[in-house]
Amino acid sequence: MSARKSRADRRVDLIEAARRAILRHGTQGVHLNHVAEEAGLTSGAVLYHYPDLGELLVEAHHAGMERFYELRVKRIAQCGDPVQKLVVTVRSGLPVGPDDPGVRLLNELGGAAARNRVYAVLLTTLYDRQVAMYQSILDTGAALGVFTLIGDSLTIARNLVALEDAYGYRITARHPVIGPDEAAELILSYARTVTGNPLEATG
Amino acid sequence: MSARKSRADRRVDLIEAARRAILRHGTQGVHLNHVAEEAGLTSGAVLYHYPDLGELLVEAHHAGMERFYELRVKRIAQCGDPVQKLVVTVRSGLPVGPDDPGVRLLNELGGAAARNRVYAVLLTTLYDRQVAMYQSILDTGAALGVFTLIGDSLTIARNLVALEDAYGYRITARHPVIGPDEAAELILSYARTVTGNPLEATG
DNA sequence: CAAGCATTTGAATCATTCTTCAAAATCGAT
DNA sequence: ATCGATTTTGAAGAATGATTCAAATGCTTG
Repeated sequence: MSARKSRADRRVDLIEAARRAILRHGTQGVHLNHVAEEAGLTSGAVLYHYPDLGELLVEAHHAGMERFYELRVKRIAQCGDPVQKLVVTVRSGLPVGPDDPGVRLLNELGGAAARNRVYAVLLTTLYDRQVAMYQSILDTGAALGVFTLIGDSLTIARNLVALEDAYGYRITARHPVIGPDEAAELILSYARTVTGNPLEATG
Repeated sequence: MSARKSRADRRVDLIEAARRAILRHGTQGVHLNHVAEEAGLTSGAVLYHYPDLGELLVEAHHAGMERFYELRVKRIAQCGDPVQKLVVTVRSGLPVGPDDPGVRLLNELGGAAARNRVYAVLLTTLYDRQVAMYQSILDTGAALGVFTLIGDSLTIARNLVALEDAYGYRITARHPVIGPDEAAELILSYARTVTGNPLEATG
């Protein structure tokens, strides 16, 4: 069967397996066997590492969020000017398609957060970090004179992240006309208005 | 125990009970007994009216959506000028608090829509209808000269609904600083910018 | 008010999932 | 190579939920 692994390795495997199982069955609908199956193990083995399935699911969501956020940070870091940063950041917050695993995992939590305090905190924290991310780009651009902000950067940043979130849901729900490109354009239309910058691709 | 009821009455009861059960346990997590308990019946009785729990859940979500939408339409109808209409509409799209049942029910579907075609269609349709609602208000205001739209009304309407959706999630997840008032102000800040109207409360 | 129909119960059955645990397998260290 | 500890299996038992259905209940109509 499956090879033996060290404690740490196996836990990483299981978090990954749980992530896939959640995408298949939903956070509420996942069962121990789903996770075991995804990991290529038996339910007993999963329980050996995570006696409480709930904790594993939380870790899976947590890991998924961190991955999502870190990916965005990395992509921004590769950009030079604030204009490019802003455009790239908008894109990196949207799913690449209806099946994008990163965004789909986040969307799973929308409902659960209203019932589960832990999930609520995770989601809220992610939102706030993304807002700070945008705010930093906006403030830098304003300081350099490339952006002329209409309103304060906090308000704009909050709205930008909100738009991303919402269009993420629309895209994963397969809206017939709003795909990644259209969503990006909708968000950028807002960004253009409030930054006074045409936000053309540079380079 | 519970009095006997006619077929039609009981189905309404069950849809209502299912709605409550969904709020308690999530769309994935609801079980037949949860619904039966909410309805004050046994699982057998529920099954008599709805042999397939899945169908009952769909009807519950559908009914909840219609109620939510119709309430908004009614509130708009009571407003006179487009400015008041816009302000009232923004408010009516947001939860009144973290426990607002209408919005919480909608939020439940976010994750499920990625896996379930029926839920995806329901959500997408609701989104489009809300967009049309806003678009009508914006176009009327523009025609009357009270709004000077920056960009086309479809783009603005899509973004307004998107913002509502996203802040609905934040509020139900109990964001520590973004409550109904703050969310309304964030959305209105966008609306002010793109309509060129201060959107002060009239009357 | 009795007959007939629709509704509901309650209990039995079946299926699924969770949990436990002894035995087996695997690995690392000596 | 062998020992000892860790990991995994597989099977058994407990718990929960879905499903079925005969019997009971309560309307409604004639």
